[in-house]
Amino acid sequence: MPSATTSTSERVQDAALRLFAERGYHGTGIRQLADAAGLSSASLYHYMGTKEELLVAIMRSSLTGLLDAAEQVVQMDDPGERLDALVRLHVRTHATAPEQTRVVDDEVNALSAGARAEVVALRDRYETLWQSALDDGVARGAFRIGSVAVARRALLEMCSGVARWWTPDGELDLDDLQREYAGLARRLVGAPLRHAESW
Amino acid sequence: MPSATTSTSERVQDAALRLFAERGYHGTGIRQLADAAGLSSASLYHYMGTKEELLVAIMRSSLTGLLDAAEQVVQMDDPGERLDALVRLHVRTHATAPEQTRVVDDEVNALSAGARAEVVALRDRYETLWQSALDDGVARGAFRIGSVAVARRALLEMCSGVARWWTPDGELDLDDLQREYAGLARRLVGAPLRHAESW
Amino acid sequence: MPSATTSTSERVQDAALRLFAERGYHGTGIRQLADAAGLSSASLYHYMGTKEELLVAIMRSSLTGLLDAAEQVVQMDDPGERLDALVRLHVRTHATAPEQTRVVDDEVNALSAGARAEVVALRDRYETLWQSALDDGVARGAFRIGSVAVARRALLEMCSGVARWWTPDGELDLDDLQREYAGLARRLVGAPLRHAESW
Amino acid sequence: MPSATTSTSERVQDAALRLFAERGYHGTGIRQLADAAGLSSASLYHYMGTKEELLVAIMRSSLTGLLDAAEQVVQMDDPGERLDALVRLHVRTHATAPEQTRVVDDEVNALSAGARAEVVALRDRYETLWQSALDDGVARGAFRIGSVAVARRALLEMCSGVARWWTPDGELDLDDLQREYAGLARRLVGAPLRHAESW
DNA sequence: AATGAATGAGTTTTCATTCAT
DNA sequence: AATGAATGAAAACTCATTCAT
Repeated sequence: MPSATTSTSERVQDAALRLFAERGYHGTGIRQLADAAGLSSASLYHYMGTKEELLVAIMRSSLTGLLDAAEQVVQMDDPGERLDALVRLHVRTHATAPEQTRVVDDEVNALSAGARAEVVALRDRYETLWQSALDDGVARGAFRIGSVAVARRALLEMCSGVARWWTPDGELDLDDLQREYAGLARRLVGAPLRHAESW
Repeated sequence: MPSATTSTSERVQDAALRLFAERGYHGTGIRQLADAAGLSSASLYHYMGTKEELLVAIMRSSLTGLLDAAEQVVQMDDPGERLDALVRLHVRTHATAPEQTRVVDDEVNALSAGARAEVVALRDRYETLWQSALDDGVARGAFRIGSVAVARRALLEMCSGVARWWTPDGELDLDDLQREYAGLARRLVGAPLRHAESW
Repeated sequence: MPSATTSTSERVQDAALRLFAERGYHGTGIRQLADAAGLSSASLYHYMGTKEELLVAIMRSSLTGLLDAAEQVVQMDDPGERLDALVRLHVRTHATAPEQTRVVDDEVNALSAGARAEVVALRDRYETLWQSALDDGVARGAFRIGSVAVARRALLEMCSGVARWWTPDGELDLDDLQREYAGLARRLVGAPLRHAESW
Repeated sequence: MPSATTSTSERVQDAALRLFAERGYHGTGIRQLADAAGLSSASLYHYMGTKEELLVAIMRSSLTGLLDAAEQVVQMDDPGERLDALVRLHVRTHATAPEQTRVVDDEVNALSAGARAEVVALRDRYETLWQSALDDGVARGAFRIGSVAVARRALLEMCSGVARWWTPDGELDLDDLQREYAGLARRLVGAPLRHAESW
């Protein structure tokens, strides 16, 4: 009898998350999924639809979580502080949930057309929040940026990278990490550095 | 009879490159490879070892090419110009050979342990060149950087992203693109902007 | 709570009948059966034995119903009227219960040996009634038939076909249909046509 | 090394024919097919597309063969002789190729929509030949029929039945069989019996 | 009476690879 | 150099059935 605090379907989701992140969607078999969840491969199908639906569920929950948080953060009025908050959110999310974010970032084209459309739509909404934040900062003279589209992509790629290397055991703790990237971002957009951070 | 200027094994490599980039290593079958190369799947094995060796070959050639070029560039004495050249090389490579670089970046953990070690070693040598360039710039007072390790990763991720979106038909041509990223990089490391590029 | 006039096990039989007729025994899954009956697949097993027993039950009830009715009809003394009644019964049954008859006709070799023996025995008893009716008609000079065995098979196949096309909404109503086939049967056995039906 | 006179793909077709006729399409597994063809289930796929395509190929070849032959036969001018020839063709085909005809007759709704459309179209063309032959016979006073549509169905069902029981080892040889059914058919359509066949 | 959970064995189909020719 | 033939193992998924609750 499984633990009362972890439902079987959570275990399935967790196993899928871990394996998809580690070996990729196509590199992960149903049998491996079943093993990792402690089930037979037939039993797996009590807790999921298809393998692809499992992937979509992971992506959707990850993206909607990030999107919701970003929509809060974006309410801030000051362009510099707004960007700062976006960067910290993005970095924090990628540092603390690297498996989710890696799956979202790496497996989009494992999806079939219909599912891909949904996921890409979510991702686009998120990126639009960044684009607007940058546009607004430029319009209000807070940022000096050559190409906003390039800067947006550069910022996002740069911040997403933490999912590929950061661990809580390393030299930088989560606060350091966020502070560091916030500083890089301010430089990237040509914003004045904040008081105590002159390096 | 195939063209005299394109050997069959080049056609195989090209097909693999295209397909691995598009659908991933695990998402690409031997028969698709054979179709794309215009061969039967059995004939394919005259021009390659295993599917994995094909992947390794692609990665090795891509990485050694970049590494060789970087080793030239790194000879430059001036830290700012040296970084500038590294960025331009990296961006140019990712823009003009996006399939190679995407395969290298995305498929490393499709490799078995032995092959992975080789590829990771090459990648590490390349990243070490960047690390040294940044360290030297800091030591000589040309750059002001919080964490060099973070900056190195941020720079590389940011520049690699180009392979995911740039096309020659877009708003920025290759020169614009390199200039743009060079500017972003200088800001990131806290180096003075070059003469004509004040934004 | 289900209707008081339709028991759950009747609903199961009905669902099975419909699905077996539509998609065949092997083409129908237990879960489809359960869905159609409004039950879970586990609950299904409160109302049936195995899937095969369900099929046998359908076949048995269909065949015994037909057999009982035929045994009544066969009491008639006049060979022509007897055949007429047999044809009408067979046609009426196949027209009004096409699902039952199609399952009986089509799924016999989905059965395992034991079950098949039982069903085939019932079918043979039914066909023997026809055979006797024809033999008697020939013996008494009412019918003129080359091979009685061939005629029996021809008659039965011809009449059974009704289950594959007749609907109450078509050009012929049930009376027309029975009259039509009765006429064909009389011709087939070389019996004189009845008074008002000369065509 | 297989026989020089029977190709492997013929063996596959033969095995499929036999098994589909015996146990039905859904009742026949790929493994059984492979066993019967003397191949591994993977090797099977060198000689066929999907299991369904195998079924369609069987149906198509059977139906087009019958249709071609019928189109010849239908050229005859005399309605009685024409019907006679159609009946003999149909009976002969069902007697000598009972597996093909049973598969065609019984497995149509195992097909997916697209394939079914093709097969049904062929079958409809064949039945239209019969319908025309009957219509013409009625129009020219050679046949006296209540409902031509009913008679057509009755005739076809009756003749198709031979695929379910006739064997060359029984009481009737192939000539007897054709003669017998031709006689039944003439009676069915109210055509005068031919000279030597008064029964 | 009813069902979620579970599964071993099955389904059709594809996998990467080998080998005789 | 090229390929048809072949396959064991695996892919994702469904099967009919059981059982504890």
